[in-house]
Amino acid sequence: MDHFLSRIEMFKRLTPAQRQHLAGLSREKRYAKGETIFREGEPAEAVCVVKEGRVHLMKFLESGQTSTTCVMTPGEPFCCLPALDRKPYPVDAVAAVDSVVVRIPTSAFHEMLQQNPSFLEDSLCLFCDRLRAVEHRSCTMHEPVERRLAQTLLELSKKFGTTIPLTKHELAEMADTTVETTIRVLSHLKKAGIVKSSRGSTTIAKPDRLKTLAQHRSTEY
Amino acid sequence: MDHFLSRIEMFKRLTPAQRQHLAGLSREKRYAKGETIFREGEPAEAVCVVKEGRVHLMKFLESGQTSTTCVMTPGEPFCCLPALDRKPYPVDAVAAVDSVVVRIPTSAFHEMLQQNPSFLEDSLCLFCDRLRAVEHRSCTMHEPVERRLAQTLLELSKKFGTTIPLTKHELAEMADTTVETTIRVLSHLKKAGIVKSSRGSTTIAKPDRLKTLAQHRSTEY
DNA sequence: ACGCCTCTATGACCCGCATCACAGAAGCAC
DNA sequence: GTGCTTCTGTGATGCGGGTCATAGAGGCGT
Repeated sequence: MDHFLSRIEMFKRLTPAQRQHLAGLSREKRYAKGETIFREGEPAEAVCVVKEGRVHLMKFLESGQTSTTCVMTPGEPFCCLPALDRKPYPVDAVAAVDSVVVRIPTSAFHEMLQQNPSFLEDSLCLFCDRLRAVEHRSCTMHEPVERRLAQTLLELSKKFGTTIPLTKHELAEMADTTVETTIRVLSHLKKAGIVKSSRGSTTIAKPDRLKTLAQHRSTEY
Repeated sequence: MDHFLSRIEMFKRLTPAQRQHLAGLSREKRYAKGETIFREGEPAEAVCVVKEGRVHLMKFLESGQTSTTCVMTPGEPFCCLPALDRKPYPVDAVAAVDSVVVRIPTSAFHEMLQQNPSFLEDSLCLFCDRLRAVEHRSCTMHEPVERRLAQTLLELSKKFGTTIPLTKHELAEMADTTVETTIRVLSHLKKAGIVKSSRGSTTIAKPDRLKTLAQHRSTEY
């Protein structure tokens, strides 16, 4: 029985029986583009895994601006944090395109953490990585937009490869800036031959140049 | 034998024998004001606990600006993260004033996590809290300075009470802004009677007003 | 006492980027 | 096809806050 979960990195260390158990308790659900999967502050009923589509984790600030903290692609679990500390969801999750999500009850996930130490250990390392990433992100927030955008693109290219299938608006929300500025910076980079841009996607042409931009401030293009 | 560690929240769930064990392996070290305890990227030899003084965790960015992510006061352990995933320190730690730090070897701490499940559970929750806090911080980074400063002050007041013994420069590094701007905003707040300010410290006079500022944008003072 | 240094404070300037306004282009519904 | 919507693109304007310059004030060492 080759269930979807068995192909997911995070669940590799579970025994087949344990995976089977989780699979039995989990439910698939389909979400239309723009639909909210859960909201920040809601009690966390389920740990979710993207099966198809794309899910964005976002924060909505009182000031009205919204910030996308993470883009989840097929195979990636999200919001395991509440499964550890039993607190509410820390972000909103929204289907960025039509998506299918596997929902594992938090309680079942939590049991599994307690039963299987190596699963716990793996999960911990994932969380640690996430903490490090967020900490880094919070510090780069005040760097100039160009650099933030470069970092965002490089980050996304780890998931999508050189062609990143996000609109300029979505990129803007990830880099915490506006659509206009994003477009302006990208057209700059396009003129310099560093990226190519088309409707709904951006491709990185010269990763090295982009990496340079992500670190140092360069005056010349 | 009432060792220092027994009075620390994080180690409450250890057995006296286990605390004794850790205490036996740990070493106290004194750091002068401004002295670096460890640097980002160094292998994490020790989990540290502040015994006296004040330790700042900071990030030094390529752009030259430095950001203080956390202020640790006596009784608080810091940088337990590397003890979980065995990766290098994620930040610099600097003694903000003359300080005494208890250093517990990472390996001993790690052993303890594996031996004592309830200790592990507690640590995890602390760690989850931190992740939530950092995630929140990373999102508020783009709010106007006034709000960031208000949040910073409120955050610090949880540790220090109404009087916060930090210089304007230190506040600035926490709110990710400059000394000048910090002083200007604070003098604003001072005129409005919300805070009082003196050399090396700032006291919150009207916490409620400050909380309002931390959330909404107010035009009138 | 004196010099030195850190901290606080205030004004002038300026630039990055958000905001607003507008418009063409591509896709989709019907 | 026509209309509607989303996405992309560009210019004008304005403001927040960083940067620079300058200076008084309080501490500390000697």
